[in-house]
Amino acid sequence: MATTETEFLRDYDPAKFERPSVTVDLVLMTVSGRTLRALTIHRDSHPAAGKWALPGAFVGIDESLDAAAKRILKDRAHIASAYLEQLYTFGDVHRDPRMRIITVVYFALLPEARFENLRTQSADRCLAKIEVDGTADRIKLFDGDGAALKVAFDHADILALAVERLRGKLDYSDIAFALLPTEFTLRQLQEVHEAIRGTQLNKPAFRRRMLDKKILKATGRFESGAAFRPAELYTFVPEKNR
Amino acid sequence: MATTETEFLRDYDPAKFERPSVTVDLVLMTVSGRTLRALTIHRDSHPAAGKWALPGAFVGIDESLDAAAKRILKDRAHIASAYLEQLYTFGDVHRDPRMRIITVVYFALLPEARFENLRTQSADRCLAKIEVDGTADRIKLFDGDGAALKVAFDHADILALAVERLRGKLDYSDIAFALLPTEFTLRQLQEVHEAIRGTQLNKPAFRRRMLDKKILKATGRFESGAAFRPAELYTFVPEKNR
DNA sequence: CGAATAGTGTCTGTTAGACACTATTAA
DNA sequence: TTAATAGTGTCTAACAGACACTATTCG
Repeated sequence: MATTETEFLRDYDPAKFERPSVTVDLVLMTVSGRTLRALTIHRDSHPAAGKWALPGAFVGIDESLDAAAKRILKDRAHIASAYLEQLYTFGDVHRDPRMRIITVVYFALLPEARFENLRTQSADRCLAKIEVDGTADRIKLFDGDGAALKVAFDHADILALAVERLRGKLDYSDIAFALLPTEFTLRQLQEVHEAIRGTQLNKPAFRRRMLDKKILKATGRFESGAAFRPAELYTFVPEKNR
Repeated sequence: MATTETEFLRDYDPAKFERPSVTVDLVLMTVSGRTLRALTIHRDSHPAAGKWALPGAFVGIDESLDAAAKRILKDRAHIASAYLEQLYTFGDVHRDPRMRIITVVYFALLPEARFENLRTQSADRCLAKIEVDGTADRIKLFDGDGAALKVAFDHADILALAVERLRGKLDYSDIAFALLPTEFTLRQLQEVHEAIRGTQLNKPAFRRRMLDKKILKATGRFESGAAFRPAELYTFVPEKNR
């Protein structure tokens, strides 16, 4: 194998070479009604001042990537637990203008109600509405008033990939249930699917498909406060309990 | 936001904190007949001496992750180009006993014939046969003589995840064609699918499904050297040419 | 001609979309 | 009663597995 001396040294003793910094960034997503939302934080200082960024932090030397993601969830979003999954690692050389930063991105899913604890009202953080441009390789963010938000760094690419991943996993995984409370109606489940896919679904076909999977258990209880006929509440049955 | 002083400093000036090393590792896969194979390299020195590991290298400070993957492909496997895709990032604290190393894993797919250039005969590298234990969360490696190979570090987990990813993408992506030469028979295509899935497929149903997708073009040419009736050769038509 | 594989036609069961229908609740 | 949504029954088209069949090539 022909390796140059530089390569040999780098492989032999990497401590002699400058190391990139490593961060974990979090795409914290939820569904409200038929819209997909993600937590973004306003940047007050340069670089990318005035733009909105995903929460993140540097990875500790004695901290696994999963642990770093949990820490960010807790410290930056004040959320004790959520469905967490690694999404992708972004490592372009100039993705951050300050220095070389490689970021391992996780996404976290949780039901809308779990955001109560979070001060989304405070001006510097926002559960931004995600709008997908057609074929899903481009997204736009909007705040509660419908104003477009500028996205910092490569975080728009990250959000687009997160939506793509959700779409891909929707049919064969349990991610939809991570976005719903313990008890939910079939209409709520359908709304989650529609929010992620960005299209409408046929009601009878959707109900049949979900019920045929045998992953739902009817509780016998019904939603309350509905203007009209209340729907039955279901719970999700994880595979291990089937 | 309540952050400790340590956290504040780490976020403010990460240069003051020790950084993990970052490597890129490569799962270089191919299919021969109905078996899935991956390139592994014998470790002569500690740690994990005598075990087999995936090719990898540290990421340069001015090198993107994709570029690092291409460099490893070229320098470590002497292969000019291949289908490359990021798989996952492994970052457990003690995954390497020497020091904290986070590794971004890519997989590379190429047809068996493209391995001609590579000296697989040399004793320190091996196109190991991958055998999947039942539900695909555990794998075993074997050399050409059928002897079991011990796998270094967490590389068995990495290989298992690579197989899982291939299985997940088989039906909706074009990965199978990255494992075949430009012209191939429908039987060869079916063998690739069977190698990845680990199950047999029904021939007429498979042919119909493939031809109905309109992603194959019949060349009018036929394989040669076959013992019996030669099959027609097809080429893959990428989406942009349809 | 015989062996072996290439390639086809057809039956059947499953599933998804479409759509019309009944059921139940609050006002 | 009315408005609005919950939930069901049924028709149809698409598709996959199974299996038997014909076709073609080499020796």
